[in-house]
Amino acid sequence: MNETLHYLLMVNHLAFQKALLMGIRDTNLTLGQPKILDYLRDHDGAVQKEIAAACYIEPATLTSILSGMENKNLIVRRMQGNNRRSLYVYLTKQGKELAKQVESEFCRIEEHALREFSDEERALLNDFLIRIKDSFEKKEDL
Amino acid sequence: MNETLHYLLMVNHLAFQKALLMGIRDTNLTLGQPKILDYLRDHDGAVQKEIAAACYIEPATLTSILSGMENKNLIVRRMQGNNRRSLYVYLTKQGKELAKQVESEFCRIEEHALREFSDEERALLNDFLIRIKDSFEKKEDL
DNA sequence: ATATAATTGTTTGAAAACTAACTATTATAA
DNA sequence: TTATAATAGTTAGTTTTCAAACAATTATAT
Repeated sequence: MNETLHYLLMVNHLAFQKALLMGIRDTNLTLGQPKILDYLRDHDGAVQKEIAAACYIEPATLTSILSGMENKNLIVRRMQGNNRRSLYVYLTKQGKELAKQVESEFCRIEEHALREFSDEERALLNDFLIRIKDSFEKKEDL
Repeated sequence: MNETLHYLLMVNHLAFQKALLMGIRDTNLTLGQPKILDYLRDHDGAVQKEIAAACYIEPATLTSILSGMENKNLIVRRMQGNNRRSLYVYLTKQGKELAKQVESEFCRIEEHALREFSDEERALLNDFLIRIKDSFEKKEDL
């Protein structure tokens, strides 16, 4: 059981997340916020539905995380164009600064985790993880 | 960002977990319970501290999950021997049945996720993930 | 032997996560 | 055109999660 795929994925994901939260404790970001910042850094102006899907959380969960972030002035939600159903989410100046800090911490931890991997091994690992991800996405028989 | 290690670990972990919950919906198990059952299946009689560490959750979190499981008669907590500080956790008969069901669902999903991996690739993937896990555990510089 | 430390689990209060039910908007079909 | 579907986000209620503070027990040190 300590060597099953699901266990190793869980352990590594949670260890990664824990390390991140340690590394950005000074920012006062709460549990759910860093991943949103990280996503918005590359997708500023995304719609909530898209953010929720990319971060693998439910829209209802995102609603509450974004409310917290809006109160801290990290993001703004705007209606836009003739679409009065979707809300477009933008980083504020403060949000962008924190997003940068989060990213650099993500990089630092990632480098630490992979420091003994060769370039070839890194590429292979990446390929493996993407193949697993793909297998979950086409879920005919799942 | 869609190909960083942390993102791929997160995505795969959450996709795995989501697939599991789909597969065992009929059991009425809540979010936090399957992993505890899965652990106890191999470690019946474990102490709470040990369970929390293995499942990568805080003792306080475990307290609340176990209370729910105790109410459903899936586990019992017992003091034992001359140690009046620790609580030993045992699966009930019902708990054991559900644990079995959870395990077989875990296996099914795992096989699905890895169905296009050769034996050699599986071994390599396992090795990679264990090395990453180890790198988090020795956190001199982290 | 007594005081101090460390260990184990719980409580409290907050954020995050889910599902199900809801409102409002937009698209499709009859 | 009007009725029905689907879409986007929110609310309500429960569980999960964490951190910090707590009680009880056990170990260590003086």
